[in-house]
Amino acid sequence: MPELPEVETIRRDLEQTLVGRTIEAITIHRDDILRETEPRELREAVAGRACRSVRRRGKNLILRLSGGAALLVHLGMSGQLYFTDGPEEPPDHTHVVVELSGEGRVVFRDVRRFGHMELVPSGRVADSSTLRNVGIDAMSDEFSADYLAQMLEGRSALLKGALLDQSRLAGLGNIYVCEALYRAGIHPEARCNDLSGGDVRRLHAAIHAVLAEAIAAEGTTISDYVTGNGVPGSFQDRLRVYGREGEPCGRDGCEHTIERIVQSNRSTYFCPGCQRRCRAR
DNA sequence: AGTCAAACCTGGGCGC
DNA sequence: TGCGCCCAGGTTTGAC
Repeated sequence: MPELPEVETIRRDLEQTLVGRTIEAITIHRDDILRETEPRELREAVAGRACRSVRRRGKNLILRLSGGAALLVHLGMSGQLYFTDGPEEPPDHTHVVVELSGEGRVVFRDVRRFGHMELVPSGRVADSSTLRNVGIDAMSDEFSADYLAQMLEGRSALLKGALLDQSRLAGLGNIYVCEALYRAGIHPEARCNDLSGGDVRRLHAAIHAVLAEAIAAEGTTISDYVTGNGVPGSFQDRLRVYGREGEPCGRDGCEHTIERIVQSNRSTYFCPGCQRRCRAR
């Protein structure tokens, strides 16, 4: 599920509900979602600590706590992390509950269990297991058109695969890669070294635009994703190709229909009229 | 070194 | 109703 816009939405919500609050206790229902962290170690490290900040890098959340610890969270495909102050019991597949002093709690729930949490000393966030292979964030100033050009230069790999490689560019997943390629008019079977300088600049602008719009819409809810307040996002209503196989391309003057192909075992959606292969191959 | 398919885990939806 | 198959937003592993 959650790509950069979804994780950023959760970050913003939790920044409002969690920063400055004190953690009373943490309940771990399933400890195999902890990465390089012992349950007891986690319980002892967070109890009585305040949450100082909620940051994000790529699809990862970084919760800094008083006392020099940081809690890293990755939501995998189906993970949820949300604040609630209702009386309800935690739903099925809830793996961790962070109880706040006063009232309220933060629930970590993940049906498919591809997500994980890791506790690290705050000085070792960058070289933690969770973050050490995470590259430039796609919404950071470091992600320039020049960076993208350099990232793609001279490579024969599928462009789509390169854009999904979190160690080079962090934050894009299958949905937003499909959407960005559509907006840039680039065929999903293009290879990295097929792109001209102009293609790279259009692609860079398209990536930035689609991520910004999706953040403004609080992310895309297709099945599991909810915001940091436990409600769905709305960008699913604005997707132009993802999940729209067989529907007409919405661009004025285009008579084509959205197609689905499979690349590296993942679905790719595109408009065969609007998206070009860039260079003869 | 670079590239890419398969595996990890679970649930939902579909056809039979 | 039930079974089997296919599908899913991510990341890692290992084979070529």
